[in-house]
Amino acid sequence: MKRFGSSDSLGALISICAPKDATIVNAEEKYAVTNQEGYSKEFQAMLDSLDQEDCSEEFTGKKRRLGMDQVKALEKHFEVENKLEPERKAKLADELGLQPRQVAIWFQNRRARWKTKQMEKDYSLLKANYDSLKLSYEALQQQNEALRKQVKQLKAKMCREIEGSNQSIKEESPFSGHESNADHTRENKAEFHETYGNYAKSKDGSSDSDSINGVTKEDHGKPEFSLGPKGSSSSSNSMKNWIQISDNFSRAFSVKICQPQFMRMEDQTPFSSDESCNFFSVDQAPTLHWYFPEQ
DNA sequence: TTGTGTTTTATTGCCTCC
DNA sequence: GGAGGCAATAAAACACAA
Repeated sequence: MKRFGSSDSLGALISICAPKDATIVNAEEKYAVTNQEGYSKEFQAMLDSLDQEDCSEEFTGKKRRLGMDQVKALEKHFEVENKLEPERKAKLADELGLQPRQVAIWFQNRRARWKTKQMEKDYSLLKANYDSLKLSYEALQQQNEALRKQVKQLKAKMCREIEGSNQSIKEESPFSGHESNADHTRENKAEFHETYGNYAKSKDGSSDSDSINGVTKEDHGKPEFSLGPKGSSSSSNSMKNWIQISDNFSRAFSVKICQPQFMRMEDQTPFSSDESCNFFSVDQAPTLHWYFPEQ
């Protein structure tokens, strides 16, 4: 257990024991006044009696506040170094007429106050940062909302365009009407393979007759996407274009399109509603719950 | 003058370091 | 094991409104 030392200085005793004066705020000022004008009879008597007593006796009087000059000096030293090595403590105590223990306690309490202040500062700083981040977050959220609306509009537009394109392919397809007899179809298929198979071969350098411009066997399962007659240039051009469009689209967005003409934008687009939402969405505002336990 | 809230000084108990 | 630091707290001093 830590206890007071027994070497009270006279200055400390004077400041402790000086009589209370309503017009003088602290003991230091009292000490200064009495030094200038001489001690009152009562106070002088008390000093005399203290002199007569054994001054090494441990002081157990009431608390007293330090004088203004003492506090100023302590503050000055605290600014230089907020910790106190023994020599400095003794020197300071001697200079200020305090017990080394009092100096140590003052530094200890001062450190505690400094820490509290520091925490308040840090808190304000963090709060300012938090507020600023929150504002940015809200602005981004608004931007996100606007972009999502824009994406939705673009998706609808693309859907309409693709549906229109599909419609024109259907109308132009020779197999969509009465001409779909088996022989004719076989013949046309052979012609198509001859034409587009060679095209694919010349393009890729491979002999995969099922691969046409990147569209694989599994890609042409539907009759609507089946093969047009040789010579029906408008039909085959449309199909080529469509294949090209689909291929470009799938490459651009890394989406495998198995049934291009029936692809639902909602399911296949890289901006599927879920993905696009998740990309931009943030489930909740950033919180500093660890810093703001009350929130 | 008094009640009350705040600040300052001091104590206590625990912990770490040498 | 002693010295010193820190957190929590007590208690005195102080400020101030009613």
